[in-house]
Amino acid sequence: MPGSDVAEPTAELTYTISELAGEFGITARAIRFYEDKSLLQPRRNGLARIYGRRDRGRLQLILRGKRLGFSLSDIGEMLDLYDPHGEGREQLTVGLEKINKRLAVLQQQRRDIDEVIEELQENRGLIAARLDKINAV
Amino acid sequence: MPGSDVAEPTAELTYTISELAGEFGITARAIRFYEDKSLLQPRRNGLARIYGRRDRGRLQLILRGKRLGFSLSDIGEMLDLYDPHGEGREQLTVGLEKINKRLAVLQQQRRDIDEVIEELQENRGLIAARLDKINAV
DNA sequence: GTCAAAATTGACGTTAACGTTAACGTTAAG
DNA sequence: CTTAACGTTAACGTTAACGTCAATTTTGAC
Repeated sequence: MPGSDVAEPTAELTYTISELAGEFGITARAIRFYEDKSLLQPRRNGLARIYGRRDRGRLQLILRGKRLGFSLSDIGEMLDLYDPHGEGREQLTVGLEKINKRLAVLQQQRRDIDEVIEELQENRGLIAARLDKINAV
Repeated sequence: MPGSDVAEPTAELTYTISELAGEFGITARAIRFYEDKSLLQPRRNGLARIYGRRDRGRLQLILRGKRLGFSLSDIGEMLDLYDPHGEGREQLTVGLEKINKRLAVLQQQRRDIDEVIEELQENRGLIAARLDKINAV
């Protein structure tokens, strides 16, 4: 019957917990822990967890947040900033403010990083110069 | 007697623990804790701690490191990268490698931050657009 | 069916980074 | 001298972010 495939769901690509753990170099325990903290909500097949594309994406965001030194609860709030925010004018405004606050923190962090990088590079220059002198003997 | 002030030490400006705590918005307990971890080594007047310009500078570096999400032990290593490194070719080379490793981490972090900032700005744009539509009624 | 590998749910342990008393000395003001 | 403000050590408490068993369950391979 032509057209019968219109509603075919094209079985989404999925992952097991250990696949994700392996891919990202973390433990399954950590992934479950993030779920405890409501940062992830994978589907279930009976007891087993099944992670979809969206879950994987959120996990990436979590790990990036960790590299930036944010706490899991901070990360939780940031994840919300990616989601469909409420519809009302009220909700939208609140969301906007949250994003702005977060951006302020991030921009401060960016300045900090740039400073440290610059300073360390200067230091590296000094050390390199010393080494040159020594090796020039 | 002209010239007698040549060796005058010009009493360095100093700070008490609570002055520093107040200035940087942290507790004295935290500052003492950093000392426990050998990140600070203020002089003493009897029991009382006396912080000089250098101590203050290190404290600033510590706090900047914390804003970047580094652990105190990481920060300790970074502080060493600012100090007079050994003299030998060996020592200098080791120091150089440490700096390079640290720089690699910092640059990854910089990329992460730039990505997050960009994404949040996009999101902000979307929300702002929605708000405009609503307010245009 | 069965045997090993992989997952699951508790539940307790651990490390980092301080917070929070407690108990006491020191100093400047009245 | 005494009180208030500030500083000190010592020691136990707390929170976050998992690690580490232990005791099942589930599942793929044979």
